[in-house]
Amino acid sequence: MTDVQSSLTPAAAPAVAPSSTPRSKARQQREQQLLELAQQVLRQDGFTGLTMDRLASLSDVSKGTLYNHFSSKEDVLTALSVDSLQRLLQLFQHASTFSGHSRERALALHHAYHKFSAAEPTLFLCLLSAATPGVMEKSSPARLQQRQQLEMQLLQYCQLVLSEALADGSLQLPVGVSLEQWSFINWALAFGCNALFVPLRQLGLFADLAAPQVNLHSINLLFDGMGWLPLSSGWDYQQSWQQIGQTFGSQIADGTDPLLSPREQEQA
Amino acid sequence: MTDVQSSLTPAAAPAVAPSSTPRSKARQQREQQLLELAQQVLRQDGFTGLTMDRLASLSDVSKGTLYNHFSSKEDVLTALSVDSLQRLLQLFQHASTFSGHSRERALALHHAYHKFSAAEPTLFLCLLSAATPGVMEKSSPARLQQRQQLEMQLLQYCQLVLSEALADGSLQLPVGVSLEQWSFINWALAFGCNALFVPLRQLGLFADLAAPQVNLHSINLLFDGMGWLPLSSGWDYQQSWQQIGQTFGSQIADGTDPLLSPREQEQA
DNA sequence: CACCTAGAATGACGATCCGTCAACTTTTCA
DNA sequence: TGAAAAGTTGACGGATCGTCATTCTAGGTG
Repeated sequence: MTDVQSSLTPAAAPAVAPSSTPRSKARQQREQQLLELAQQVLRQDGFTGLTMDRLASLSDVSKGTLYNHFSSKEDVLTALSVDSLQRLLQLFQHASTFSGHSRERALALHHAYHKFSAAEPTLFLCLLSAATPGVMEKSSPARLQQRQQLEMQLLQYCQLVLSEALADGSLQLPVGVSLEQWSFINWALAFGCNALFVPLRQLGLFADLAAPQVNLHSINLLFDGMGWLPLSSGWDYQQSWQQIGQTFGSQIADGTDPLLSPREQEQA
Repeated sequence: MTDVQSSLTPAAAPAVAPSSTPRSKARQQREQQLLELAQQVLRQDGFTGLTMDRLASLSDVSKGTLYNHFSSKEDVLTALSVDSLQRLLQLFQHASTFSGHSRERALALHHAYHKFSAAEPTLFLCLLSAATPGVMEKSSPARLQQRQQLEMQLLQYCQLVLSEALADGSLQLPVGVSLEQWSFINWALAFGCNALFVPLRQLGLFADLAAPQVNLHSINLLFDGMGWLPLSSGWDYQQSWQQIGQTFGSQIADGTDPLLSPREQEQA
């Protein structure tokens, strides 16, 4: 879509090179602790319960130091979304190595995205909130830039798998369509599905099994529409989905989110 | 998905029956004026610039009266999203009468959704923000319920067109797939595409032409994947899209949103 | 016409929360 | 060691929220 690095091999390095000075290493470590605490508050008391005073008092630093890390309360949310994107990036990195044909690898990316949204609803809601104008307007430019950069890196993984499919002949690009368009559409579908599901899941609606099913169906429709071989009529993607889950499942479930039933975590 | 009314004919009536007593009529009228004013503030000063004090001082009522209409500042946002959904409902109602085959009618729904998001980016962002936990937590239950009800009515229009397609034989439902699933997926794709586009548009990115193109492409992929006849390989949906725009175009552009260039409005 | 009452409107007020900053403590380095 | 640099603190000013005692008004009653 917008300018994308010509290289199709996404950089695995984190968005911000972690400075090696002990000073800034400790700083980053504490920032991580603060973000974890913020997450905990969000889970327990909702987004309304997150207050800078409260965050400071619960942590071992003062409010002043808090503002030394985050420019505003909204900046905390954006920082959490950056964190989520970094974790997603790692998941994508692994998913893109799934041994199967290219369409399965693309499925693995969707799987990773979906499982993350299911296992970490709070973080996913941060991702959603961070895309909201009220939050963006008050976040620091540096953090916003970080977010954008990470999103681009994630998109590049989509493009990577797509270009592999083009290379191995299982997919063909019609005239007038660009790689970026298709990867954007993939992103949009995944975002739409999960963004609509997560709030419903918060309300306790939708049996745990419905979401993955619909997700898989939607991806099959899209890929079939792209003519991505093998079509879903000639391949059991349900099985691929499960296999992907077994291969990468252990990377996500961390049991920190009380909104998840133990059973749900187990089958992740 | 969740329980949906068995009737597939969406009710055209507004979510809340407008009481006919002159008292409450005036009340509703003023509420509409307040919402319009709030919209104006959002456009001019962003979501951060919307303050209850400010809204009260700009209007001809006091803060107390303001809180007589809206339970909180966030409730105003949800009210704006309800407003948007009502307008979308009208657009869907018209779009579902488009004279063409069923797939074109479905395209007309997507067209309406997309054009609304393009013509009213601010309202669309309200729709996005209202789905955010920070806003939902502080909105009045009544208003939230209104929103949910409208969303269901919109979904029913999707299901209506889908069921028409099933009836005329241009579409077939695979075993194990429900109508609700497919309409949900349609909704998710449309939401995802537009939700990702609007913020970018706000930043001035993406030429005006890119968004509709990608939107149309994504819908074609999805419908082709569903096997909805006629396939995009055998029908010029680009032309259908334009024709739909000519038929319904005048219903949306109202010229209130300064983020739109005059040219963009003209071609809407 | 004077009076009364229910309900609506007002804006001053207390409370909450945000973000800052001058004073203070710790670390670094010459 | 000592001074400069960097980091930390919590009290404070300001902004905004949401409430509520008071005031106002429309409509009915004797």
